[in-house]
Amino acid sequence: MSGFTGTLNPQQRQAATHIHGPLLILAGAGTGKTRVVTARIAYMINEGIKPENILAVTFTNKAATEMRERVKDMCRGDAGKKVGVGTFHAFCARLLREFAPYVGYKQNFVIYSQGEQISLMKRAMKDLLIKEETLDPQAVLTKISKAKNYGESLGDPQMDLTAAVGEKYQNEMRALNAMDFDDLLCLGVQLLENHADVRSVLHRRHKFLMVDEFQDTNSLQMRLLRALVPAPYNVCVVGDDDQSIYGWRGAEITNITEFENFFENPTVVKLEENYRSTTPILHTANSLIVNNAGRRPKSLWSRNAGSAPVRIIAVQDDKEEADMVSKEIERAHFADKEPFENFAVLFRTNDQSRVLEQAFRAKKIAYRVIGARSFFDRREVKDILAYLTILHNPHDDISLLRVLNTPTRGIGTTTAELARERSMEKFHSVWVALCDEDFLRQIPEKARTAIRTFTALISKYAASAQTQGVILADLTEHLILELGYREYLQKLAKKPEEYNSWDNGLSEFMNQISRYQERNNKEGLAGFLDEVTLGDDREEKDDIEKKKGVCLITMHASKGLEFPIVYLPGLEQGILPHKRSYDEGRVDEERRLFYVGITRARLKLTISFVRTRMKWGKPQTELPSPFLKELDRTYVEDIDYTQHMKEAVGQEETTNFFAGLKAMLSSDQP
DNA sequence: CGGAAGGGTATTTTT
DNA sequence: TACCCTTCCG
Repeated sequence: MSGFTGTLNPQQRQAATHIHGPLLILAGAGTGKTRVVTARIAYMINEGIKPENILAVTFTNKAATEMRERVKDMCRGDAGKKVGVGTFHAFCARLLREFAPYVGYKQNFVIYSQGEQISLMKRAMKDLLIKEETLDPQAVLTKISKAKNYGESLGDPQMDLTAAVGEKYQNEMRALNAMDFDDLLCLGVQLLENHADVRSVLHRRHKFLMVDEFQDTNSLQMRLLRALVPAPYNVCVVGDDDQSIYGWRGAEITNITEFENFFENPTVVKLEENYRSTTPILHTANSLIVNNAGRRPKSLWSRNAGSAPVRIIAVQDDKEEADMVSKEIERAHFADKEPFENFAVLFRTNDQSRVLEQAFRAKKIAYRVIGARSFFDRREVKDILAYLTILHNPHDDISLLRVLNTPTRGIGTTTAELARERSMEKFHSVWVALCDEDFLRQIPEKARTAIRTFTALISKYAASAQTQGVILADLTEHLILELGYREYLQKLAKKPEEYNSWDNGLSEFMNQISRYQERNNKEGLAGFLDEVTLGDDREEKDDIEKKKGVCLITMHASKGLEFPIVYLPGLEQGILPHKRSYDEGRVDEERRLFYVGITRARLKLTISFVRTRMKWGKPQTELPSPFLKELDRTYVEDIDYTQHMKEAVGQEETTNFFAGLKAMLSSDQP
């Protein structure tokens, strides 16, 4: 038995050494899932399987990054690097870059993230003379996404407004040579299901497949998997139905509960020994999750009896809650030398982090906010990214219109509107209109000159972006200089520090490009853009680990992570379970989310709820989450913080009094 | 055409 | 509260 499987328990070892035929690993929270998966890969390589023939797919970037790191560490030499690891979306993006023409796209397609989708949707609605008050663009996008993920139709465009907009949106996307996240999966499935030749190429390439976080896969991803894995189905999936928290994105829990319907006669291995948490934490988690109907019964157990009870703390308002958390962390850090990175605060909605951040800043507690992909939402980054996108595909109207007058160069809305109209009449992109002499003749001279300068600039940089061995960071820096983009920002900034933050954003962006190109200069600009929009920033994980400090993270994003000391603030009705989950019949999923939160904690867990919470600047009365009643109290301590503080203060005053008395007495006695 | 100012509206979670 | 979008004025 080789080293990497020697330390596994019998179930883990069975899972790690079963290579041929379908395998389902039911891995409860903290049962060493990642260890098993990486050990399995190492074992396979050791058995003589070529690492490049192994493909591991996950649902989130975090899981992909984690796996990539662990596999790299576990395998000898650079064998680990050759294992294919990525999210379903990233995998499809790569696949489609290779075979785009098969599904009617050009190879230089762009991937639209949410912001761009909304822009396009708004535009499509405007063109159809639909007012935003009539139809919410985001709601339409959600419906389209559902339809794509469930493989349903939107209905008759003649009859249904949403269907009509949806059709328009989809046509526009094709015309722009753009795909959204769902298209990546849809077209990936289409490509594989309809083209035997592509399929056989892939079957030869990926002989062994693994899917992590299988409980989060949807029906499209399942179809993809089925097309990707021929008999005798060398596929291994790992998951836990109790941790399925992406139902709102179409995740099909039946993929895991009815696995045998998709791949016959699978070997099923259950991992039930928890290596992460203490008994109080596990017991409390178990008492919550049993309230869900239709789950696969599981009994997680731990050898670690632990000492600290689970605390449920009632506080007055969100400010006091943040105070409580930050004070405790401060004390534990300075008194008990507990490093900041041992703490995590997990919340339901991103905006809960604001109060916490303020409290941490005030107390000079180092913290890191994870998951909020704010960086690429920053204006300066979005602008430059739009420029780079245009260099890659000038027919991407959305990006083009974004930069057309940024920095301001005398091409105002009127001119832009004319170009758009022209492009619609002629059924081509705005870029073509801008290059069309016939069109330019109709434009006032000033704007015409401005357009000519713009198109010349873009063409020039597009050409150099295509040249072999181009340094993308240098190219971008030149572009920024020639645009006078920094000067533009300077003028735009209301305060000097605003400009500084933008300038920092630009520098950080340059770093990202450089780092990308250091590890990958094969795929050039297209590869960089893909990584950025798919959030597949491989350096990110390193950054997170290097960065010290308390971890602030959503419960969703916390899946797969663990921390010695965990806080779960905001356990209130309407937050967890979220208000909308009631309407959508997703309360079970909210319970699983809470379960995921609880099981992140290794040693200490503190849950809290407030009586009033600020919402949109107004205080709102809150009720404790009904989930709190479900928790078994054997290992739970209920605390009223306000009461608790009064007592603590009283105690402190007494001690101070005696200390002062003592001091007085001692100073009196020489 | 460009900038400023004010009103209105929104917050689930991720790829 | 915070940002986005519209509107209004130079």
